[in-house]
Amino acid sequence: MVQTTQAKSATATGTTSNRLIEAGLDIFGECGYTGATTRMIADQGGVNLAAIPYHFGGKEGLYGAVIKHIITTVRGQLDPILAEIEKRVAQSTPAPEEAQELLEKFLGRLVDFIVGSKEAPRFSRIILREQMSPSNAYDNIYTGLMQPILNMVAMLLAAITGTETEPDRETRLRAFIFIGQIMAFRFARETLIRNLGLEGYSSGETAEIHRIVLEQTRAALFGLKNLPGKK
Amino acid sequence: MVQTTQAKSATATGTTSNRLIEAGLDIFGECGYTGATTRMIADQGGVNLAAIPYHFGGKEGLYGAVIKHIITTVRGQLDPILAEIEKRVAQSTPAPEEAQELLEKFLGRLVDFIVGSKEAPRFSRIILREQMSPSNAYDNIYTGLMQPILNMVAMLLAAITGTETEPDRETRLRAFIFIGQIMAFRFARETLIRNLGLEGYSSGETAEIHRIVLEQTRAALFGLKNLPGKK
DNA sequence: GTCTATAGTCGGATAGAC
DNA sequence: GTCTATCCGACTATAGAC
Repeated sequence: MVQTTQAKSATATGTTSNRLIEAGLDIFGECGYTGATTRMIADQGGVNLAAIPYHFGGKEGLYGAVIKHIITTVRGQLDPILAEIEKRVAQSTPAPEEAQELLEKFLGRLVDFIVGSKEAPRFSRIILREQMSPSNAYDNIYTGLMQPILNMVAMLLAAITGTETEPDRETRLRAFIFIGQIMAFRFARETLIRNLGLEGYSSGETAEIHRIVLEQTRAALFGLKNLPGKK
Repeated sequence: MVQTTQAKSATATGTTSNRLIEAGLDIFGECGYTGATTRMIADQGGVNLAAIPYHFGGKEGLYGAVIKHIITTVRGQLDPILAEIEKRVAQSTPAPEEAQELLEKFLGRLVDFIVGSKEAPRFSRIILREQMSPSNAYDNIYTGLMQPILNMVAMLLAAITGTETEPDRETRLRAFIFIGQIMAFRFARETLIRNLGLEGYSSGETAEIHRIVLEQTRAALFGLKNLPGKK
């Protein structure tokens, strides 16, 4: 047993670079940037330790590549619906009813991806760490993911309440709340599954969460329009 | 300059133990458990490195003490209102209107603490890290903080919708959403302040967030009661 | 109880054979 | 491009003077 390279781990396939990125996704997410060691990552990916400096210039370069991979993948999921809505809005400002339909469709997709997709757990751990202590990589996450999502929701909210075309500050805050309540299912997953006695999010649970989030969204929009006076 | 001990940092006062806990709060939160070094913590607290093994048995013991400090402090803030509501409910099941008042009061306090208090940023970074990769300390956080809060909100929601005394699974999910949208202001603070172009949460912003969260809550409850049919 | 000095361990990066 | 062996620095913890 002179050979220290492990049998390639189950998920490790493809080029050395790809294997390192996949492994980095897991290990950086689980342990954080400093907690992760290059040895762990190399082992998990079934590649040699020296491949990290060779391919990415070092641990930091690998981390940057992992972030880029996250952004590219998520955008691949979201771009179709973002483009669809943008195209619709470019034609003419949608009436409140139609804007609400678009919003519900968008939020529904977001729930399915954030709660139900198999990549989301791995991605979100890293994103959340960046929220708490932003590194240089945070800029890319914000402009590549957060900003487009928030702006889309704010724009639709403005169309629904019908007062503005450019969302004002209060509308942006409300957009943040709508997105935040969905992200909570990721960032506080541990708390929720304990509280409900689950093992994790099965497809049944994803569907249930999807339904309840949309119900709650619809209820909030209904209340915002019909509640008597603002206090 | 043989003396390596720094002048005590601004916030470092009191006993050596307390100084270490305060410093640990900052450094563990900023860097994570592995990212934090005992040297950083000792420097920040203005105490000698060897004081950590001496007082807490080591880095891990200090971390446990920091978690305990968080739980104790937060409970000190929440216990009065929790006790008040529990006392009221013990008398008789409150009518939906009164239950809603109690819920709004509770959520308002939660917003003020989570968004507006000066301790919350330091506490929440550590709690969020525990959400993502729970250590042994997570049990204490869940049973000491999360569970009482979620159960209280779920119980009040059940009283508001009036169907059950014991909250069912759907009610618990809704409770999670209400709490999650508040916690989002902490865990995604970086995203929000960039999106709004803020520097941080001033007292003016806290008041605005307080108002909008309660409006949104009221709207959602109103919609849940008055929306025609569930889809 | 608090300090200095140091032991022992481990992580990231590199050199150089293949 | 990939491997082994190794260097160097940084970390936690301890020993022992005061």
